[in-house]
Amino acid sequence: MDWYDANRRSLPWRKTRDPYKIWVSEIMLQQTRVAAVIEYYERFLKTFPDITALARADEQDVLAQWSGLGYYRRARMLHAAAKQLATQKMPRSAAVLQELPGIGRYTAAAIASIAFGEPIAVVDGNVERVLSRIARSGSLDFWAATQGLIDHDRPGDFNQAMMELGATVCLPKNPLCGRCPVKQSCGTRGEHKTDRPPTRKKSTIGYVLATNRDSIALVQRPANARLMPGMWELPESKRVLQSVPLLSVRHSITTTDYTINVWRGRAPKGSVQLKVAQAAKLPLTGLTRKILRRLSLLRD
DNA sequence: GATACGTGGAA
DNA sequence: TTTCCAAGTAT
Repeated sequence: MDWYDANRRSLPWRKTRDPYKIWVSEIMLQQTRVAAVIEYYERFLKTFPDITALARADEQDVLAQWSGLGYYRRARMLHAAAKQLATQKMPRSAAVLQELPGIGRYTAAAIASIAFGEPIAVVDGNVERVLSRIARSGSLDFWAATQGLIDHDRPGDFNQAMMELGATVCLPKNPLCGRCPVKQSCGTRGEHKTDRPPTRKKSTIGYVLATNRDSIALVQRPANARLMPGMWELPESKRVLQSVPLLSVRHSITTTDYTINVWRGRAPKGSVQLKVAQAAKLPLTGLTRKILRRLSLLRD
């Protein structure tokens, strides 16, 4: 705790104890880097400052705020949970929080401890790595272990301290053991073996850029699409339209590394012609946002 | 218990 | 250029 008090990073969600804001931060931080979250966090809360504002928003507008952050199911579930809570108060215990969509064991414990002071420990990737190294054990009940260590006076800070240690010192690859406050207790001095992530498939796809003055043709992904349902993107092109693409970019989406060629062409059937300024307000996929940015059709 | 879900940036 | 992710959850 002393180490945390002296070394904690200043982060936007550490300036508040508003349960809603803590909740939003925890959802955004799931499998997502702090650096990527900060900007989205600030903008999201400006647009949806409280649960009521989020609950009455259209899903498309919620997704638009999330556009580019990834794992869009998180935004849908956050929105769904906000609607559920519109008529009741925010649950104050991890057990009840976990009943809400998008809130699992980790997030429930994080919100309950940080916002409400419940003495319940979290286990995330950081905590697992820290405990694994200290214990030099592959078979450890992380939840029981960290629950046994928790600071009952400051459970939220304790949880954040464990994660902060993993995120800034007990790094996956080159841990900074010299800076570690518990190196005397550590059984491994930072050794750690991780499973190699599965090799990703490679695929090449084409998109059509059909612009007309200040408008552009986009399509909305089907509501039942497995990947990014309801989000907007450029129309796909089934074949090569010119000898050289207007733009070629690489982009990875979960399990596939894509090479994307963008061809200038006519708006296909089923596409919608939209002013670029309007398109910018839609929930575009990250890839589409990237392409339009590269082509200077969007700012950022 | 696997697997799918997105993305941009560091190494 | 390629690898490896990052404060998990739902199915």
